Amino acid sequence: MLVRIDPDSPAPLHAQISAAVRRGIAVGEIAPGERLPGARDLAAALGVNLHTVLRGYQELRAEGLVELRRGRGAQVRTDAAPAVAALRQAVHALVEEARRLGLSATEVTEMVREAMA
Amino acid sequence: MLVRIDPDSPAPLHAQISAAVRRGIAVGEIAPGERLPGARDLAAALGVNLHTVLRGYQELRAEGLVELRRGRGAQVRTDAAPAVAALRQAVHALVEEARRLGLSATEVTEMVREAMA
DNA sequence: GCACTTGTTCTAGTCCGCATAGAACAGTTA
DNA sequence: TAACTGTTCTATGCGGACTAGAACAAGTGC
Repeated sequence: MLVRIDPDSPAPLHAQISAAVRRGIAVGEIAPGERLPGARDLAAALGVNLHTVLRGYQELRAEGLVELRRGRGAQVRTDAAPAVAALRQAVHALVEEARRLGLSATEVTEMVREAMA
Repeated sequence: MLVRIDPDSPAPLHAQISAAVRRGIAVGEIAPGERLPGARDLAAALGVNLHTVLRGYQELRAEGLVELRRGRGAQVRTDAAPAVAALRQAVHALVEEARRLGLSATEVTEMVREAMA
């Protein structure tokens, strides 16, 4: 499991951390039931504060993706289903609409690239 | 033209204002060439500061949706086609969801590229 | 030309969320 | 029991959001 953050990003660090784990679950990098790195370890590895990591973990718990328990750490819930399918569906709808407007593939991908920047 | 904002929303007020106008253009509530309410008027109507409204307007100008000119006010660009604005909004929603999932820009654009092929 | 409107720019202040920091606490595991 | 791990608490510094007031400049309409 790999968590990377960008200190220069406008997105809060805790959000980046939860997003990284969320993505890991979504794409299957992190299996249901798997244990996440300890908050203190991850904080040290990322060079951020313990509380920042814990906040990210708590966001994931609020979403029902992980369980947090003292002494045991953070564990991915077994019923945490990947959410990528929904995103893929949204992409499909977007592409259809773009086609209807006669936009080229490069124009659409450029729009996405700009929006992601 | 109707702009509504929610002071309790975590979204910044200027973002809410630009989003409302963006949506108005997308759904055809605001026609191309139409003049937006004056920043001072809208600020008074919404109970926010002039600078907050202007910041929202400037975001729209950065996206190429409106033109701002002293003395003339804010005007929806004639080439700001509602359909394209709608697509832009769809892209925006998609990107936000992708961000929530922690997907990278390349991962998303790759998904779109595949879907367009 | 002149008054008025409207966006632009500048400075300044308050408020709140983000992140950091340290410490003590309470379950869990070996 | 000892080590580990999340939980809770207090405190501090920083930066963005928002407000506020003022002066300025370009356009409009009489």
